[in-house]
Amino acid sequence: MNRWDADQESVAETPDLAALAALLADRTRAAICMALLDGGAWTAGELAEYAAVAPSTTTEHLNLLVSGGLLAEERRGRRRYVRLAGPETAETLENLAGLAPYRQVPVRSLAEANHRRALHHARTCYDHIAGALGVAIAAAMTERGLLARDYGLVLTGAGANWLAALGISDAGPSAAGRAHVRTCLDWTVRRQHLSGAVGAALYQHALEHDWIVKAVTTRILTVTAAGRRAFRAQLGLPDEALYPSLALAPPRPAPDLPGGPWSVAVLREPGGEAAGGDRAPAQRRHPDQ
Amino acid sequence: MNRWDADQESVAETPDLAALAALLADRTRAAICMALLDGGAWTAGELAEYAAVAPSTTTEHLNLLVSGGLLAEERRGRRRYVRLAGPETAETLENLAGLAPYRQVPVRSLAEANHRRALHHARTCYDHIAGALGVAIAAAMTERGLLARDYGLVLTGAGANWLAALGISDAGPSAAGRAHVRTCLDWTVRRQHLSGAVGAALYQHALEHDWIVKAVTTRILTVTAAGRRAFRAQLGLPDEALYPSLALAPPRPAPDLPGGPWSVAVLREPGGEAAGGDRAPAQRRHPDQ
DNA sequence: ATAACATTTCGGTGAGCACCGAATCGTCCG
DNA sequence: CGGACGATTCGGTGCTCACCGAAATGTTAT
Repeated sequence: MNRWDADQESVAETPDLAALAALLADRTRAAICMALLDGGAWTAGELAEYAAVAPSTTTEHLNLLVSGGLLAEERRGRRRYVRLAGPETAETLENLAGLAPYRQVPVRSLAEANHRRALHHARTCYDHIAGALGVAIAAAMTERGLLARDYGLVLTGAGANWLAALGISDAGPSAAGRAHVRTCLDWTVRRQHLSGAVGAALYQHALEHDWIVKAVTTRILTVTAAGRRAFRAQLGLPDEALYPSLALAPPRPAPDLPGGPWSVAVLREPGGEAAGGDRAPAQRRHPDQ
Repeated sequence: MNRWDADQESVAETPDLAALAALLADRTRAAICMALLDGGAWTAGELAEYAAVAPSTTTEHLNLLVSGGLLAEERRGRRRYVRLAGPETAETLENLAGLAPYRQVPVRSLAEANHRRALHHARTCYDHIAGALGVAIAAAMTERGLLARDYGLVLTGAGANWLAALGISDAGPSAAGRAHVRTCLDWTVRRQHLSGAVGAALYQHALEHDWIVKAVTTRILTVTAAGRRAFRAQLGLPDEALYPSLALAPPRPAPDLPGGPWSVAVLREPGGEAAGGDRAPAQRRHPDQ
């Protein structure tokens, strides 16, 4: 009856956390994954340019990420499209980014500063809304009793009605009548925003009704005039959440994270920022992680 | 009005995902973190022995992990105690482990095989129940309408009532804003088990009512006779979930993970398992991750 | 067919880092 | 006080791996 047998292959399987983490431990690969958080499929060439590394280098990274299961690929003609493997992957990545320490990156141009500000204001996180707008939505819904903090963030009856009134009914089959609310720790504001099925449905609704518009090449969301009216009327969002220019949101070191203040902690001292600069790499176009 | 000013420190902050991942990308550090998932505080020496590396090496690893914010430390006399920084950290670690590929580890003794089987059956995961028992609990609660399945799991009204009937009411408000129902992807069974505040409360309840007993030195949980009665009566758990010997649970490569089958994918071919063996390291006592 | 293009393969190089042992520092105990 | 003990610092070593460029492969366009 005892299943342990000297003759048997005496091996067991254990999750190789280090191997998975190693995939993300490289700055270039991490940047690729963060880029793919927009939920879209990118070609190898686009990612090479984005990360500012040679195409051959990108190939190697993509091979690792795909065979490691973080990315899914689709070959079409001479192109290689990659995207995140699935929602779980995206969620774990955002959570991880929420736990990560901050890194200082230089801002080289006004355009880049604007880009960054827009990202902080409103962006997609795979299939839902993140950034100051996303956080404000979650906060407003909680304040108005549409979400209850009682047993975690759950949709209340009022919340279900509110969704139905908006025409969002498909967000909650779930025989038990409870809805699918999940939260993401936002990496810009370090506060919760809405994800899960409700988050995704809300995002779709907002897109379809032109409350927001998604930029083609980036994750940036822009709130339209109609969107401002809708968000004010429906949720009473303040102007700070509706205009990018008002949401300066200086990313504080770490306000109230239970994990302990992140001790601005540069993990390793630059050592010599000037040293090793003999082979100056092409400047990264988008120095966000 | 425009806040961008050439005179200004033109830097921005961005989460350094790669730096965080790098902390976990080393096998020894990953092993340390997995060990700390038992929720307790370990001394540096204990971890050194566990991971089978020199004390000096352990010191370096702990320095990195602490300054990276994953671990919290407490110095007492000549001892250095470390533990995970918080529940978020533990949760993210377990989620990550659930996404990770499998790695084959040799099993060298009958004792180790038994240890491993017990871990697969029931163990703590920081502050809640994991392993086959944890998965069975989540499954049974879902089947009985106490949890609704969707983007993860959510507590239903019936579920809230059921908890209240058990006398678990304090799982409530959550000052920390921690989602009350959260799921972990179990790394032994690759299926969801219950975490979050509800998972923690359930674990406490089970401990206090002697449904389960925690081993002193390991994460292993043992179900008592009273526990078997209770789990059968309350949730109709099958014997497979209640007796370790019945839960052989051969860890399948990856049954139904949306992320795509993990392609048993040894990320890097061993290359030469015999090669490089000139400096045979001390055998690890606990070869799990 | 030929040309332009997207990606891949391959060899080589340099930097980063996990590891150890020996010496040191500080704390606890007899 | 002196010895045992836990942890740390430091120098040195070897392996791993991210990177590039040049050449090759395969696909689409002219």
